[in-house]
Amino acid sequence: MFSKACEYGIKATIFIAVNSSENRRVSPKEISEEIDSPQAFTAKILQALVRHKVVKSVRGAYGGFEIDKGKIATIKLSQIVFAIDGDQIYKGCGLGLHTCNEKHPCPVHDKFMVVREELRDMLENTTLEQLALDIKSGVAFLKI
Amino acid sequence: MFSKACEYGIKATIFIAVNSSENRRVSPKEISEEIDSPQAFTAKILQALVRHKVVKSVRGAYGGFEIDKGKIATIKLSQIVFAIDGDQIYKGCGLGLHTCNEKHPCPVHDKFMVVREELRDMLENTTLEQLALDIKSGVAFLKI
DNA sequence: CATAAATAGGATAAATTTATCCGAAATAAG
DNA sequence: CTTATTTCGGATAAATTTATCCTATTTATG
Ligand code: FES
Ligand code: FES
Repeated sequence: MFSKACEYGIKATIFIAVNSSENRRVSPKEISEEIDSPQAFTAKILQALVRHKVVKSVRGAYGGFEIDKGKIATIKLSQIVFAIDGDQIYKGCGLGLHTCNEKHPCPVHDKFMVVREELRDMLENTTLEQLALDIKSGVAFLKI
Repeated sequence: MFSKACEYGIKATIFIAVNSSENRRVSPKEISEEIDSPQAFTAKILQALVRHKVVKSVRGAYGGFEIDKGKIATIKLSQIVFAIDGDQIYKGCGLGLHTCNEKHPCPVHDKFMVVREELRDMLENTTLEQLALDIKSGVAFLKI
């Protein structure tokens, strides 16, 4: 469904949120250990998230990645996915036609739209805060 | 969402169904032209569909691909997807945890399950016949 | 200012997916 | 039986995604 890069990006962002809520910056090393992902690759994905202003990076000694506490409740899962995988997952045709078009639909268009809208709805109505809370309370996990 | 191979496989199967319903066998060349896909790659995907008994192949002169007329109404979209992409799309964790597990869920598990079930439901309740009819009646298209 | 610690980013490699090529095997028809 | 036609399947190549490595740049601190 999502690319590996996107999976890592989502988990990394959640982990950063959990730590930022407790005023701790985290490094790519710490992140990749906690979410069980390749470190250098994860660092690259974090760069993309920084460029898209989903997370903030602080360079130099005592630096690391963080998210403004106040922003955690406003960041939606959709923003993370969009920063990494783009919007093809919402907008693309399920059978790969050049564009998904009501007027020139592929055979699965109507049925596919329902699923895609459900996904879009889910991504746009899930906040980083909700996800981070489940990690903090120990009801959800980021690895294994 | 689906791999290229799966997209080609679905469109190819629909095209074969349309033609089989009119007692015509079709070749990979004809198929790839009608669904706008690379010929040799499409042929490989057709082999997989034959192995999984979704379509039938007839070798030699006047051969080609076909689907038993009576079977067209019984083949579900899920069978095609499963033959090519496997069941990861139903069963895999949305964030790439080793297994999707109610007892050890990732942070998006509950919400992701809803979308995934919607997709499974869609794939298992869409028959090849429905898809082929939309092509025959000209309300849906296999390319562009 | 010097130093150590940390992210940024370019170059490169490995793995996977997508795509091509070609000879082998099968089959209908003459 | 021979020939033409057609799928099968292995080998290979190209493209994309995933992953690693190394140097440059930034920044806090002494
Ligand atoms: S045209 Fe294929 S999903 Fe809309
Ligand atoms: S554990 Fe991640 S989707 Fe179920």
